[in-house]
Amino acid sequence: MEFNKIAREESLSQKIEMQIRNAIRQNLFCPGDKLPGELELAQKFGVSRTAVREALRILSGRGLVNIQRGSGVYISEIDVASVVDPFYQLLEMKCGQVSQLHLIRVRKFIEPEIARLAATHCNDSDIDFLTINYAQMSDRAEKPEEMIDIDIQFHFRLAEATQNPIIPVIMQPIFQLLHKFIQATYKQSHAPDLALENHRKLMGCMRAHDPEAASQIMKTHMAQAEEHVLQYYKKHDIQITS
Amino acid sequence: MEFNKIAREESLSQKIEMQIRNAIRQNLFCPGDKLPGELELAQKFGVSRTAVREALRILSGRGLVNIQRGSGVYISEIDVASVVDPFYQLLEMKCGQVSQLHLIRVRKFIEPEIARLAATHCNDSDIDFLTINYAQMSDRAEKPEEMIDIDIQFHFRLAEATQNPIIPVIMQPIFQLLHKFIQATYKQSHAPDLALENHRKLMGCMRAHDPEAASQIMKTHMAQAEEHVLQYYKKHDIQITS
DNA sequence: ACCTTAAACTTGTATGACAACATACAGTAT
DNA sequence: ATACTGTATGTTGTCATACAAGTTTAAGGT
Repeated sequence: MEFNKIAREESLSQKIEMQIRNAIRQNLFCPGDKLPGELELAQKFGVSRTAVREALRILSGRGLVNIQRGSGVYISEIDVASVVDPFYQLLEMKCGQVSQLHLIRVRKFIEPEIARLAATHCNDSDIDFLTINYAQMSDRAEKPEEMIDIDIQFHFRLAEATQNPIIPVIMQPIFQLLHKFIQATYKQSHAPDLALENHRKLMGCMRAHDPEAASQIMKTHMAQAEEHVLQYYKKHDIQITS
Repeated sequence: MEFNKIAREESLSQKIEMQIRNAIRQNLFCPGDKLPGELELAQKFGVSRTAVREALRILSGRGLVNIQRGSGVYISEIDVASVVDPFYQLLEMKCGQVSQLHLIRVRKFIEPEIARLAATHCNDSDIDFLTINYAQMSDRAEKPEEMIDIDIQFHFRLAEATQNPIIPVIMQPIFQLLHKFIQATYKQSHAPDLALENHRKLMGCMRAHDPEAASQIMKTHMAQAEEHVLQYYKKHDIQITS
C-alpha cells in the first residue's frame, strides 16, 4: 500500500527562504530595494539570526538577492547571467565534450532564420548598434583575437532584433560555448576577412529590411565557418564523430 | 597616479563555495556522492563550521547540492527543473508574458531541421521508441490532456536522435515552457487528430531515413500548430504583439 | 536470522561575542 | 564655503559553544 509521503517538514531556513522568495515573486520588493536587516528579520520571523542568514544565503545562491557586507541585502534585478550560467553548465555536463562541429551545425540552421526575422523586425536602434559594431570590428582587422567578442555581439544583437524574447535567451549559452572554441579556428586563413565581409552584407540587408537576402548571406556565413572548422579538424587530425 | 585596485576579498564562505563548486565542475564528485561532513570540511578548510554551512547553503540555492538533515550533503544530479525554472522566470519578466506565439515561432524554424537531422541519424532504438510512443498516443485519442506529455516526448526524442548533444539541451526548456501553455490550445478543434497524423508520417520518414520529407512534414505540423494558436488568440481576443 | 534498542554521527537552530566593512554625520583645517 | 578627517553607528562576516532533532550503524536480545 502506498501512503502519501509525509511532507518532510522543511527546515526553518527553508520556510523563511520561501516566504521571502514569494514576497519577491509578488513584487512586494523591487530590484534594488534593501531588505530589512538580519536582526530585524529575525525578530519579525521570531527566529534566530542564524536561520535568517541561512535563508539569505540560499536566496543569494539562487541569484535573487545581493548581499553586501556592512551595508545590507538587496534585491538583485534578474540577471541574465544567473540564468544562463546553470544552463551553460548543463550543456557542458551533458555533452561530455561539445565539439566545434556540433556548435556550428546548430548555428547553421538557426542563425539564418534569426537573420531573416531580424531583417523583418529590426529597428533603428539595432541598425545603429550593428553599424558601430561593424566599425569596431574593421578597426581591429589586424587583431583577430579582439574581433571575437565583437563578432559574437553582432550575432547576439541580431538575435535580440528578432523581437522574440526566447531567441536571445537560447542563443546566449551557445555563444558562450562559442567563446571557448572559436579562438582555435578564428585566426585561420582568411576567416576574419570573410566574417567582416559577411557582417557588412548582413548590415545592408538589415537596413534594406530584406529577410530573404539576410537568410542567404547568413547561410553562406555559417557554411564558411563550418568549412573553417573542418579545415581545422583535418589539420589537427581530429576524428569527426557525427 | 593609478594604483592597482585591491581585489575586494570575497567572504570566506564565497571562497569555500567556489572551491567546492569547482570540484564539482571538474567531476571530482559525481551526482549522488556524499560530501564530507560539515565538521570535517571545516577542519580541512581551517575555518569554522559556520562558514562551511553558509557555503553549503549557497550551493544548495544554486541547486548543486542536496542537504539532508541528519544524513549529509549530496551532490545533486543536474536538475533540469532548476535550470528551466529561472529560465522561465526570466522570460516571464523580460516580456511581461511569454506567449504561445513566441514559442511556436521558434519551434517553427527549429523543429523541421531537427526532423531532417533525426531522419539522417536516428537508429533502431530511436525508431522503437517512437513506435511505442505513437501507439501510446493513439490509445489516448479520447483524452487529449494525457496526450500532451507523450506528444512532447516524441519531439524530444527526435531532438536526441539528431546525435547532436546541444540540440536536446536547448530544446528542453522550450518543451518545458510548452507544457505550461499547450493545454489551452491542444483540445481545440481537431488538434490532437492532426498531431497524431503528423507523428505517424514523421515516423515513416524516420524509418525510411528520408530527411527532406521529414522536414516538410514537420513544417506542416508546426504551421498547423501555429494556426491553432492564432485561432485561440482570436477566440479570446488576445492582441498579437509582434 | 530478525527485530529492537541504543549509541554515534550528521545536520538544524540558538546564543553571544567580536571582527570587518559601509555609511552618515560632526568636526576641523584650508 | 569647501574639502578632508575621524568617529559613531549600523550592517554583514566569522567564530565558539551548546543543544535539538533526524539518520545511520551496530550491538544485543529474542
